[in-house]
Amino acid sequence: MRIPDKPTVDGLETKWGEVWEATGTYRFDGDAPSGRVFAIDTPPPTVSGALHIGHAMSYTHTDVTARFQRMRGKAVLYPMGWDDNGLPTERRVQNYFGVRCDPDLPYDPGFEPPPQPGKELLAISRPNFVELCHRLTAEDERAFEHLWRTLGLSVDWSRTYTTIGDVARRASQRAFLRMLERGEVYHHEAPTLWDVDFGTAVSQAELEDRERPGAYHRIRFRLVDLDSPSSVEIETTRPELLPACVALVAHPDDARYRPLFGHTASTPLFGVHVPVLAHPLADPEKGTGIAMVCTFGDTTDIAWWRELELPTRTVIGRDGRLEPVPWGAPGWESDDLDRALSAYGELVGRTVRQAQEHIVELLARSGDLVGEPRPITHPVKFYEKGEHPLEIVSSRQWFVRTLRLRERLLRRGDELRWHPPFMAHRYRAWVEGLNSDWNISRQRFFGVPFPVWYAVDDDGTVRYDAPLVPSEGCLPVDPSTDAPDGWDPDRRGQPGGFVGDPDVMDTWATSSLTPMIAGGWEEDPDLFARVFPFDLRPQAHEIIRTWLFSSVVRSELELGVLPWTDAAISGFVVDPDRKKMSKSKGNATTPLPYLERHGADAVRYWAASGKLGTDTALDEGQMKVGRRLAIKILNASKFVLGRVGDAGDADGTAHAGKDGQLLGPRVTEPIDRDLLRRLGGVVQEATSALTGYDHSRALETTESFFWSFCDDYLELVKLRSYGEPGDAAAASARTTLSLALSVQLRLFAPFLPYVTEEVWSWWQTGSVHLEPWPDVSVELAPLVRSAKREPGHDEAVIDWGEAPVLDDVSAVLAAVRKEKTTQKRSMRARVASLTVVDRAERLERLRSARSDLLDAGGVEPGGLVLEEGEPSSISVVLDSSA
RNA sequence: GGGCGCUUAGCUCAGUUGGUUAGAGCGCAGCCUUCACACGGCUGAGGUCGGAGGUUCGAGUCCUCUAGCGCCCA
Repeated sequence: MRIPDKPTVDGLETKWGEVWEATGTYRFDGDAPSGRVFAIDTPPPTVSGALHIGHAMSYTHTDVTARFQRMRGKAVLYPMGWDDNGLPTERRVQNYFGVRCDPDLPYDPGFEPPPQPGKELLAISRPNFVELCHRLTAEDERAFEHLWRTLGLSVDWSRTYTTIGDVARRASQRAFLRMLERGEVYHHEAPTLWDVDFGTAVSQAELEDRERPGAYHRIRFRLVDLDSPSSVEIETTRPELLPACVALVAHPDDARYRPLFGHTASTPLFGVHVPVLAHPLADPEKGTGIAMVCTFGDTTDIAWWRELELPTRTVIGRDGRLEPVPWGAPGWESDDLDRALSAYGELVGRTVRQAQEHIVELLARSGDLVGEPRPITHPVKFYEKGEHPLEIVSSRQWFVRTLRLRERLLRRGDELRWHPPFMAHRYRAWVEGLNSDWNISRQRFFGVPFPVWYAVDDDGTVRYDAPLVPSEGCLPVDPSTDAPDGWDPDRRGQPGGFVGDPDVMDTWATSSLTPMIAGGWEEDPDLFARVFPFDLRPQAHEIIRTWLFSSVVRSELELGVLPWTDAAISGFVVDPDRKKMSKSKGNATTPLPYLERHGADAVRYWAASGKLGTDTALDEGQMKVGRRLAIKILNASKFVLGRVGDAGDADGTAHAGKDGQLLGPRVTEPIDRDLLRRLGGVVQEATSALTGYDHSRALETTESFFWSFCDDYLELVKLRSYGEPGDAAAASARTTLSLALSVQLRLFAPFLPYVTEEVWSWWQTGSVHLEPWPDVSVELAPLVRSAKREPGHDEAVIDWGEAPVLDDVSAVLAAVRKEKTTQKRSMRARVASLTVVDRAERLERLRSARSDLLDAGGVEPGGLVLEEGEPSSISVVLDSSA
């Protein structure tokens, strides 16, 4: 046994981090049978973002579970993934190196980014751009790993994956090809939500509504085939879309407009003839009750366009500017072509915003604008990462058929065990509200390419209807550099040749496969069979609609099961003023300074005190408490081991063995037995709390016991534990002390991995994190239950059953302390007399711990008087002689 | 507008299925230089449980209404 003179929590992170890595403490046992595996589908953090304190909290929650399950004998599959794929990385690379991707440029093998980013973004080829993405994410991943290791996550770092790595690309492309084969994905040219800044389509899951100021513009349309009325007025917030108008619609029951249905109006300025139609989505309360349908202003336009089979007149380009259109050509006929050309000529090339201002002027001048624009505030759809409202453009995209899965997905949601349960509502509401299939195409560069090519006809027409696909054995492929099987690479882009699909997949199309990627899907079938479905998906509630949802979709399509049995949904970390942490508010914060100031165990203590699904305030005070607890564990352990070891007994490490055999002498003293009985209760409570993902309760229960163990029990048995070898009462104390220490260290181990490992190393071999979780029936109950006469003991061991000896003794001890405090005397002050009046059974319990009580209280020999009587009282008389 | 959650001591939070005088930690106050620990210990003060009504022998806990805060979605 080697105990430092001055134990410290400082430096434990480095010391034990190295040992754990060197000895493979957290290595997954790849041979474990299915029933012994506990597999965790760790959220891969976006490496291009910063890890913030919220990550530290939720990853700590997961780690507590991982450590608990490992101690319960599970082979824990706990990999880390890095989400390096996608837009955030592209954006970071752009800013960091001052470059942008131009896919038309050729690869420059000798390219090096400028040392300082220039004012203008430097255009580079796609392969060069992708290289920079890899270079930067590799750096970020090293920093992240260091942070996670410092926090003490018990990850098996040999199983780290990335969402852009070979395995992930192969899995994404393989799953895509299989969906294609099964008809679960399709692609078509369709109106698509489009972010003009990022130049990419986005999916429903990435939308958010933001309140924006706008204005209703009342515009008069002439009716061309009616004299009375001869015109109709609509209201729109997007007058710049007037040239894209394809119809007017009103509600079928709206008496005001019923006479107009089937007639034709002419758009002001452009003179385009559009039908007046009826559709129930038209809201009679909104504006004038009749709306213009444009291709496309919002998602309602899409619905009208589709259901009323309207033509398409697209005016907004992918850059968010009004693009040239062929006035006079089919579909663009006007009853006043010169005027249309002139009006549109003033708009073309302008941004949406500029075009709006200008068209309002034109309409005002022509007299078609009725009254003044009426300002309103209304919700506008944005890409969650975007800065400008989404436009809707027509483009070719791949979609996963999710709408038709709705009922199955709802059932899967019901099967999943949610922690906390109410989080299931988020999922259900999302699935019920689905209104479009999942668009997985992104017009970006750093992502998993679609593994498809298209033949090009001799006339140059791309044959989108017949994609060319690789065999699974060739994956991953990059259709922008690889050629389809049996095709001459030189025919790329040629008539009679082929072209690669230019797009990459949505990040979620890859990260929705994390359990498959981490589980060895189709790469290691034997492993996969044993680890899938996973046990746990931990994640934040804000990505239920994206990550959790899409993962359920993919697992359902590929395997017909849930990808995991349990989902643990963590809350946010809020700042001390209860505001949500976010970069934009400037109060987001990296965990590193906290780890440096308070230590990993302290940060983990704070994190573990936050419950799943509940927002937790960032609280350095709690971290200080955690640090104090860790230090207390060091000191109390030092004391306990000093008592246990110094006696030189053979029972120095006495505790109940893992096989249920008691090592060392019997626990004979009632107060010792009561301590173990109570500890057994703590073990049971902590175990059931952890099993139910209630880590904060497990920690609180353990901690609270530990403090009373230190304050009362240690004080009570201090002197007794010094007894000579052969002294049964002393041996009883020492056995209890070492067993209680062993159990408590193991209970704390998932929360405070460093300090518990440090103490464990003083007197045990191996890692505490691989020790069995405390087991009441094996380790404690045999000591607490009714005892028989033991060989070597002359007297039968007293069975005190459930008697709360410790409570009674502690209460008397507290009264003694209170008297000393009241008298402003030292705790060492002697007590001349201590008189307890109480019921007989209580006095009996006190009597059983009489000498401990006298020792701990500093009561003079013969000073303790126990009197039977009512009401109960405790009176303390201090020795006046200092 | 819809859904969900929260509201208990100055602060952060526990309060299981309704059951005696509502708990903890931090902070605060006072005391103790104790031989595991001053990065400590002991003791104490502090709450009409957001509001109103109801069910009940009994409500922080269940029901209804209501206010405020937060998150998610439209």
